[in-house]
Amino acid sequence: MFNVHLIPMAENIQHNSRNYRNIRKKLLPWFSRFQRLLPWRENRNWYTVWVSEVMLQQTRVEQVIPFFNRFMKAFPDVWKLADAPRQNVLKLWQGLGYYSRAGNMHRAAQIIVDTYHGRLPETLKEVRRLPGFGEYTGRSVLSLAFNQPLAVVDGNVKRVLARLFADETDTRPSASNRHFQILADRLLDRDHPAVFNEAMMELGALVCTPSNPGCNSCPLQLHCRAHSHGETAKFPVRSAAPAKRVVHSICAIIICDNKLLLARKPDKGLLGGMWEFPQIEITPVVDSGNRPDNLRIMKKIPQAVYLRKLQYITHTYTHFRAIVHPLLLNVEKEIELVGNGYSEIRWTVTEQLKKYPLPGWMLKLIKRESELLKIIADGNVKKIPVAGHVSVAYK
DNA sequence: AAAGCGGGGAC
DNA sequence: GTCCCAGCTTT
Repeated sequence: MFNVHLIPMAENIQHNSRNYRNIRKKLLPWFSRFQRLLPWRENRNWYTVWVSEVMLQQTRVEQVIPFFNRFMKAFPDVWKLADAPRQNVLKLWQGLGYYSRAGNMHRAAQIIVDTYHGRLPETLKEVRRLPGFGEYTGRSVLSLAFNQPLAVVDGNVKRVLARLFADETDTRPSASNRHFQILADRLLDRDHPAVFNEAMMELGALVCTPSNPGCNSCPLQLHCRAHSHGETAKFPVRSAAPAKRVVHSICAIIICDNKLLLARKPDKGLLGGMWEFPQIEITPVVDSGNRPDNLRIMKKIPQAVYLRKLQYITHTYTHFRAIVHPLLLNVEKEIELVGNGYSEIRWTVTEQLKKYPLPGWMLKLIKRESELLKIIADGNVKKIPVAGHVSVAYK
């Protein structure tokens, strides 16, 4: 006769099945009303789910949308993706970052076509063997595409769970995923796993945001331990990120007639498979004028005539900050540039630059120096104003 | 367990 | 400027 349980008090917000049921009962209607209209939510199948989930790794929804649409138009099914040249896949990924995702997807597509006749294997154990299918992606594709009862744990889910249960586990280490996976497994709505997983992530993206969470419009407000304690700002607990290093490098823009030298980075490692003007790292910078460092690159390309240096480019990566100092060089004949750590060298006219997959700092540089590139394209290298000189006597 | 791996938007 | 995002792979 006393319906005290209809109003969950802080003390009643526990890990128990009644509370879980109440949470699911609030969460799913909220999702059906407030979910966003997203391209990968139309005509859903495992391929569209897969492409979107991979693109969404460490990447916001708004940033992914145009990339997803272009990608699906170019590679509408797994056979088209498997048959495409790697460079085409990388080009579609240009600007999205974490380029190994594109290579892994491409390899996985070929395995799916060659070994599984173009069908995705439908067990977690099997999909986890495919390149790029980690614990999250394996679970999300099987859950969202086939409605399998597999709970997912991403950044959103960890944040929602940490606040919901005032859980003090440090969410930064990847090892914390194991802890939150157990909580998510228990909370999962096994009757509606796909909707539940999407609802948890959507709640984290739209309401239970990292800063200034919208608790007043949250369907789980009455069930949230952090909110009931007035401590939403304290959750999730997250240790500080390590400091970023600063790395200086020189890149050589080598001109031969109306062509430029482009180099392809090895498939593994930073910006794997992408093309750039060849670089050498010069950290630590020797002096403020960079003169000895300019000499270092001139020694590597003794055939080159030094024209001038351009304004540096700064670019921030996940774990370091890069400062690239471009040098403009001129050669009479197309040189080889051997033993440089690159997988391939190609001389290209400036109009063809846009055909190559280029990293962000290259796009910045090309945009800033568009006038210069135009002069080169017209074959007017001699009209480029020369500033400074590095003597070959220093070789 | 820890480190390497992009880019952009919110604050 | 700092933080963090629908994480995976390698060591």
